[in-house]
Amino acid sequence: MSIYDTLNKEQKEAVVHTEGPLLLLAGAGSGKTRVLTHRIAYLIEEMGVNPWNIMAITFTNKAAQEMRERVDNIVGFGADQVWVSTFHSSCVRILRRHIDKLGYDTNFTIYDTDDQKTIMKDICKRLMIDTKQLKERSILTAISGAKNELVSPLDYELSSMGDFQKRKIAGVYKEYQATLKKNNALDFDDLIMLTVELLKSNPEIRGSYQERFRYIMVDEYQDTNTAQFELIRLLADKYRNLCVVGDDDQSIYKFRGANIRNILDFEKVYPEAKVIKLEQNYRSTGNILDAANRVIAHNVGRKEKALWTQKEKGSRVHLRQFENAFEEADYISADIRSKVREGKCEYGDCAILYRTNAQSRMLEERFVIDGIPYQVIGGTNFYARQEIKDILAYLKTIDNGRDDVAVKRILNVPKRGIGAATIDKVQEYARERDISFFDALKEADRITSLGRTAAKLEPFVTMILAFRAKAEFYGIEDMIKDVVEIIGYEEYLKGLNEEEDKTEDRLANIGELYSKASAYEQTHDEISLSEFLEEIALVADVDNMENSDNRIRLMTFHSAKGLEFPHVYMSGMEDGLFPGYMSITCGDPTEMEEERRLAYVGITRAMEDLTLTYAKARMLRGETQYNPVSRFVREIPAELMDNTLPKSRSFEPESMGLPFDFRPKATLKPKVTAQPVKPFIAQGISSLNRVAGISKGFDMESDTILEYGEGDRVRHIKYGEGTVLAISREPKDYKVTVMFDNAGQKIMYASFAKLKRV
DNA sequence: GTGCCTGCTCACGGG
DNA sequence: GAGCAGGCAC
Repeated sequence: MSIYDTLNKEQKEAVVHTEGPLLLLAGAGSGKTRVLTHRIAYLIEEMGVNPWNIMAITFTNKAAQEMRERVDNIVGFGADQVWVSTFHSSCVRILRRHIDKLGYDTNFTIYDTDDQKTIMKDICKRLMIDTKQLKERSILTAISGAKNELVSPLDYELSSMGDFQKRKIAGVYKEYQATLKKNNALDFDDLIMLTVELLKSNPEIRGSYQERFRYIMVDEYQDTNTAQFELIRLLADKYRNLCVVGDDDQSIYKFRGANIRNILDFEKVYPEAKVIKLEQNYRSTGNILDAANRVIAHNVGRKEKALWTQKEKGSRVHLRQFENAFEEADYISADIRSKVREGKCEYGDCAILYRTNAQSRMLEERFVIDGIPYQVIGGTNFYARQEIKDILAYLKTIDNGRDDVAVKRILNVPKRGIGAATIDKVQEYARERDISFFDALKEADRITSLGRTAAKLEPFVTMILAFRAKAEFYGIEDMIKDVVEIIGYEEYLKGLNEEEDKTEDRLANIGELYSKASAYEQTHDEISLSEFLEEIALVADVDNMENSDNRIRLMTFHSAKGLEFPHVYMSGMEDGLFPGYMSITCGDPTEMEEERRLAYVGITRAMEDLTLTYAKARMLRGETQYNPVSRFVREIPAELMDNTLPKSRSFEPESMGLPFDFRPKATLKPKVTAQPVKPFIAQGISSLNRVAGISKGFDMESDTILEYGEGDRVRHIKYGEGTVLAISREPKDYKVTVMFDNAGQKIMYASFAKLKRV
């Protein structure tokens, strides 16, 4: 029996249809990843295709990793030669080799949303744009939109004739792009757009990649934007062996440029395309699948399909109403606990989904109090945290002095008495001479306007140059530790006078960064600072989700796409929250359809058990709102649910006489505030519980044993010798108080203080 | 140049 | 409710 015998008829058909374009419409849970991996195996083993000639593109690193593993498992020899990668990292790989053709340096840096905003502020100031009228954010959205549609600054300008607002944006776009280039930096959208530009303008390079990628597969095709589509089209143009897999019903990324037409019109672009539908769902029980089908049926303009399952009906969809979000969280926590107690499931089998990241907080607080292990996916990306960005800015400066944003970020962090005025003067000098900000700093003594302040800049420059010299022979983890040590970053953080919890969090994050660096070093044969920084820039939140540990997952509906869980809770099912207020009021029916697809994604994550919860009253942006139950809940037929909806629209705002509960806020949340939750919250909501902070080699589970005790003499790399006064066990680390002979008393964390007993 | 206070705006999703 | 720009005192 071959591995292909486990596939159903349609799956098999898709696997063996290797030549020419193929559109695989794969409904939720229909085994598309299996088809893709088996197809790769088939190409290599049955068709004799060189693995080198196969490319598989996904959206997240996690998906790429999973695909890689599964291919490795079923393909014997050569699987590692298959190019399995995300859109963004594929482009980075191509650009690192050829971007010099476009006038950039091959060691370019990648700007995240924060960096973009910094640059944009600067440009608006320079171009005297009134940001009250035209917000930075909306300019960036416009630029991103243009790039996703492959519209260059020049094209944008040409199309803006007669539109005052648009012309303004065109000017900013031009300047923005020039600034990025000057800084040798690319934003996320550039990665795709510039790769397309490169392939279009260089027939030779295009030809070589076309020749290499003879078989191309694209996952989550419904989420591609115009630029990504064009990229794929260019690469596949010669052999046209392009297999795209997607589900138009799961297209939920319009806001970042996804063009649903890419999948709906695939057959127009490739008239010879074969279309195969995968409609058998292997994931969910009957009632859940029915509910999903009934909800999505309210959308028009979709490719008709009907998911079916051989599984039994299973339990009905649970529907629960609550007075407010506290009770909602209460219930979810209690429900999961009782299921676990009864042996129906484990924590790791449960996921709680919500529309907005802010909703996680109440759930987190509940879990902390109840002592339940959980993990939040998403929210603020680990690498976007202030302390991490500070340290990374040092690394970027060491690696690529042309990144002005990074240099300016750290010039006065920790405080060196260098302020905005100085930065402006140096910037002006740099602009006059068309040199980088860092190069201008090097010549600080020649910037006459600076006067005495020039002397403050010199030690900074010297320090960076010294780091650069060390970078030659330092590992990455060592480099980071050295930077943190030399700039006195821990002391700086502690001196910020933030809440203690926050400081601890930040310190723990720094520790986590050490672990990430160390992990990078262990998984790569050749280590380079540039590559480390690049990998970091492309990390998404879901990438860090570990499947193995037994914790409840909390995430947005968006993050949940592609995942599955035996027990799923969809919380906050209220009109105004989900579907969001914007999609209800804006009057664009396609917005509502996108929300509905999101609901469909949510429902189809559930394997055996789905619970929908909603609250009559909910605090939103500091204001209590009374929203009706979500229309998506109403779209599920009553017989599929275990509870009936309220018949009247009794708690919709307009029909409400006196709201049922006008107790003051404080009494609305007695359970949480009345308990001594502080110490729990301190550790529970710390970033260590968030996905980015999954600690490896930095947690107490491994039970580090300190080589010193109270009263012992120890040595610290910077403070010299001292006596240990006290050691206290913290959730994440030991806190050690030491009286140093020369430096006085210090409180430090054992894992980074690296004290040695003497 | 720094730190603190205030008042304002912005509130969806993410590589 | 939170984060940030701007104003003010030191």
